[in-house]
Amino acid sequence: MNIGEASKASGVSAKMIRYYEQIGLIRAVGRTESGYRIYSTTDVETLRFIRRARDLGFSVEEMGTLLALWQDKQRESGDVKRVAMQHVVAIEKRIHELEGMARTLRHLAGHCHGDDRPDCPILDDLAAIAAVEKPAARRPALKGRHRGDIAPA
Amino acid sequence: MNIGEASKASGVSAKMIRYYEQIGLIRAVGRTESGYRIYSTTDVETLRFIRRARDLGFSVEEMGTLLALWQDKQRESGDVKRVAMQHVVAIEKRIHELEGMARTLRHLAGHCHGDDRPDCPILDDLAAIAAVEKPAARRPALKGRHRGDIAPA
DNA sequence: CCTTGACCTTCCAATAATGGGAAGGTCCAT
DNA sequence: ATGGACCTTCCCATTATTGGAAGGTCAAGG
Repeated sequence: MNIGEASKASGVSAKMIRYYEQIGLIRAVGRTESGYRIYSTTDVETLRFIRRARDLGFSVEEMGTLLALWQDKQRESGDVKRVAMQHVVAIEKRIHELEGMARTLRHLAGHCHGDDRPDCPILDDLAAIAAVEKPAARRPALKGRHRGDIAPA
Repeated sequence: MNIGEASKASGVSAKMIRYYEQIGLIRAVGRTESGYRIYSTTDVETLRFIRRARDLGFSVEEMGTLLALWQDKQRESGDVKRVAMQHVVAIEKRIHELEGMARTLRHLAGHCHGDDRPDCPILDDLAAIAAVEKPAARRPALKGRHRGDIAPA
């Protein structure tokens, strides 16, 4: 089947399939005489694996590791579990950070009239001459373009 | 004071201060004859405001909105509260997504021996021929380069 | 006065994962 | 043969941030 069909069957866009091939996450598949990529059901299974891992927030790099382990019938399940748990820890760290932000904002908003008066504790807090703290790691905003977020350092 | 001092006083890197100026988040400050940027304490307060907002996960765009509201003494606190709460909702949505991922992974890991045996439910799940679901919005991984994450569409 | 090191300036590149689109070739059904 | 739906490659944009190169400036010490 061609890339469009493989895309539909796997849930990974054709753009991303080409990208994954380009960066070496998946092997370069065969081509027709006219240059069209040809995918086998095995290839589609791999893509589906990627799709699922991506939905669980694994980065491309982690997916590479998982794919290698998946294809290595001799791997030790401990290796897989380790990768998974590292990811869980990263996710949970991220959750805690976000919870802190949400908590603070909800607290501030709770003290804001939220009406036509200009007085606003939220802005007052943002403007507060507070001590500069730990820089903390920053990640992109959720402008919607990506999917899983969270990856190990 | 020059950009290095303003950076230390605000907790925003010199690189980012220049960037924020470039994209118009902050006004272009004055320069010395030799071209060095000069910052006033007011400028530093603005930078600190930005720093704080950034730590609460606001995107540059949202920071622009908040800054405008902050500097508009006539603003209605309701406008500020709205921006803040929209952000909270986005954060909480993200938290739920991450919790779902963590829950699934913890569950799978719980069924994985995690020893030297090759048998692994985690990989089995990833490879499962599951129905392709909702594509869901994807965001970058937390490779550490950024800070707040979460912004409205 | 000159050197040196710490700063400053601008410009360009890379990051992660994805979408958008252009220019051009292909395939298949009318 | 024509058209529309696909395919191909290539380049660009996105977000927030850091890194580095090349070159100018400043202040302190000699």
